[in-house]
Parts: sequence; structure tokens; C-alpha cells
Amino acid sequence: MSSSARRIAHLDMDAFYASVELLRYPDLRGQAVVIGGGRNAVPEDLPDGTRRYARLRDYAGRGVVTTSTYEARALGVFSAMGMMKAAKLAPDAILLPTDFDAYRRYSGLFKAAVRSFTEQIEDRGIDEIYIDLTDIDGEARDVAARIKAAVNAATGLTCSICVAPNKLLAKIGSELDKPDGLTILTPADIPTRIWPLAARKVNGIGPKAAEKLAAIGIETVGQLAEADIALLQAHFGRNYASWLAEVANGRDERQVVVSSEPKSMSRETTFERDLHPRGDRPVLSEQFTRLCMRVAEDLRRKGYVGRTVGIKLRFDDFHTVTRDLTLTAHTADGATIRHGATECLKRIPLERRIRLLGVRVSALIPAADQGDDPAPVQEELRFDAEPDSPVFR
DNA sequence: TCTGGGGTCCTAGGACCC
DNA sequence: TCTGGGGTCCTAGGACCC
Repeated sequence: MSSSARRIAHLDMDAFYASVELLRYPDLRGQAVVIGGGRNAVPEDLPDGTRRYARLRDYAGRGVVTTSTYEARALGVFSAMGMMKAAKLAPDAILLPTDFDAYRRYSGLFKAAVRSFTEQIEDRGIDEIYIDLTDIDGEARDVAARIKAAVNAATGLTCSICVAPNKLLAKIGSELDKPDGLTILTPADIPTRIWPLAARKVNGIGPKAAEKLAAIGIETVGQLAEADIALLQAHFGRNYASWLAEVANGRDERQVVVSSEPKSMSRETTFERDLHPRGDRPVLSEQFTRLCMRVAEDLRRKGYVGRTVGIKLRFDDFHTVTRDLTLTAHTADGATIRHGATECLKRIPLERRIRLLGVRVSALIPAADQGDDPAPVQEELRFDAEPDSPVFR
């Protein structure tokens, strides 16, 4: 059974966080602006009615750039770059704090605007979606233009859309004419528009795979399409090699997934300075508890319970380890999570300073479906009855 | 100037069961 | 008392994405 002639769109909001901030601070339009500061980056309203903004050079800390305006990108400042490095490149750039609540509101607005066309939407995070337009009447370019107009009317923001035969091509295509792009791709466009692109442009080929490909002389998607499958298998294994061969030829049968259940929820924090497992025990212990409580709150707020508790530690040398433990029953209780997480922590030798601490709960089910669990009583009670052991010593 | 936080999926080995 | 073997669960790590 083959699904022929699908029409899949990928919609990507342009420089989303930065653009939302420009709606609030229109005087910053045209300037290099970087999002990613903390509380001290909140603009200050002056008595004379003007505003004082923080500059990138004022930043001190371990954060990374969340988004930047196109003017800041022209100076070499991109997402995920360390803020201190960005400050070297663009010390005069305006710095704003990240305001996720605002971005979530605008995310809801643009998604609602698209939903007035179709319910066939796959969420891919706060600022992008896939849309299955197969059953929508009209020329692809026309439909896309109407969606862009509706998104703009609802938010005041621009987005880039590509309509293509599948998700793979739609995703690549939405980048091709950014910002405010409208791209149509057909199979005939693959040799001219896809094959010249760097392999890294394919969603799923990350920095590691791109580097390995480069090492065997493959830089572009076209070179990947020509590559000997045996060569790919030798370097990447059977599954990934055959996937590479498929995507290089623009083939992708994945459906637009309209709804999905969360698999895990987690909270983690990077400390301002690396903490000593013994010397900073009180802080570590307090933060550890706080993370457990926050995950528990998240679970309850969203109506889930989980059965596997896990922790993550990153040491000062950036080496990262995880441990997890499956409980006998599902839970969304902070103290129960804390106990499980403590058991995990006991299995990690603490011989270096700690940079990051994280807590995760997985194997989730909706809280409403709980009740199929075996009676947890005995083991759980014994567990809870144990005195709280000093973990960080 | 070292590199956030919240996720998903894949791999692989061992335990355990039939 | 050589070597089976498939299925599922659990755990750890890693790549990748937004």
C-alpha cells in the first residue's frame, strides 16, 4: 500500500523568540539582538520614557544563545553558541532575557491559525509544525500563502513554509528561502535544489555523522546519493546506512503524527560554578530535592505518573553519566522520586566536581490509567521508612 | 570563552522466561 | 556436560532535534 502524491508542509517561524521580543520592543528592530540572558537582562524603563537595554558585553555566566536576530547572525552569533563567546563577537549587541511564557502564547496563536485550515498538524516544538495538506483543495502555493497570511494576521510574525511530497523534503525546503519563505518542492527539484546542499542540512544527520561522512569524502546530499551502499554500511551500520541512502534520494514515507503521549519528563540545572560533592553537600542536596519536586509537579500538572526514575550528572570535565531505576509502581510523588533518585545517586562514584544535576521520570502513563499497578505497599513502605541517607558526602 | 534545558529514538548487553 | 533461540524488560550511553 503506497501513499501516492502526498502534500506535506513544514512551517517554521522566523527567528521566533527574537521576533516575539521585537513585537514588544519595536525600537530594537534592525539591531543585533540576542536572547538568552537572565533576570539582569530585563530592560529598564527610564524616567524620560526611554529604555535601557543590557548589552552582550555585560553578560557573565554559563548560558548559551537561545536565538538571535538576523543582524546578530550576520556578526557570527548563532543559537547554542556560548554567551561568553558571543559577547566577544558582538559586545554591543542587545541582550534580552528568555521569556518562555510569551513564546508559548505566540506558539498557541500561530498553531490555532493553522488549525483553522486543518487538524492534520504535527507539533515539532514551540516554533515549527508539519501539516498534511493532501486533502486541502487548491494549488499548493496558494494554500501556503493563505496559511502564511493567517499566521501573520494572528501573531504579527512571519514564517517560512515549504510544501513537498514528504516531511524530509518539506523540512529541508522551509530553510531554503528564509525568512518569510514560500517554497514548493517536487521530485524533479531534488537534483537541482537538494543534491547541492551540505549533508548536514538533512534532519537526522548531525555533527557526528556529517564529520564521518566528510572523512569518506561525502560533503553534499548528491555525493551521498551516489555513494556505494557497502561503503556506507561499513561506516554506519545497516540501518543508518540504508536510511542515508533513502534520504539522499528524497524518499521518506513517515506520516504526519497528529497526537502523541509524552515518554519522559525531566528537570536539570547547570550550576554557576562546579560544586564539590562533599564541600558543597548542602547546596547539592537542596538542589537535588528541588529538581525532584519540580518533576513531580510537572507530572501532576500534566496528569502523568511514571515508573522509572533517573538521574544525570555532568562533571567538571563534561563527562556525563546517567543511572536509572524502575520502581514497582507508577508515581508522581516528589518524595518517592527523591528516594529513587537517591538510590541511583549511590551508584555513581563522586570523584570530581559536579557541573550539572538532572532528574528524570520515564515509563509514563496517564494518571487516569494508574490502578493496574501491583499492590506497591510492602516494598514501598520499607523504602520510605529508611532514614534519609546522606548521599553527597 | 568552554559548551542550556527539555525532549525522542536507537543500540547493545545481560537477566529472565518459555 | 559443547555450541538453541526468540521475546521482553532493564539499564547506560550516545546522537540528534528544537
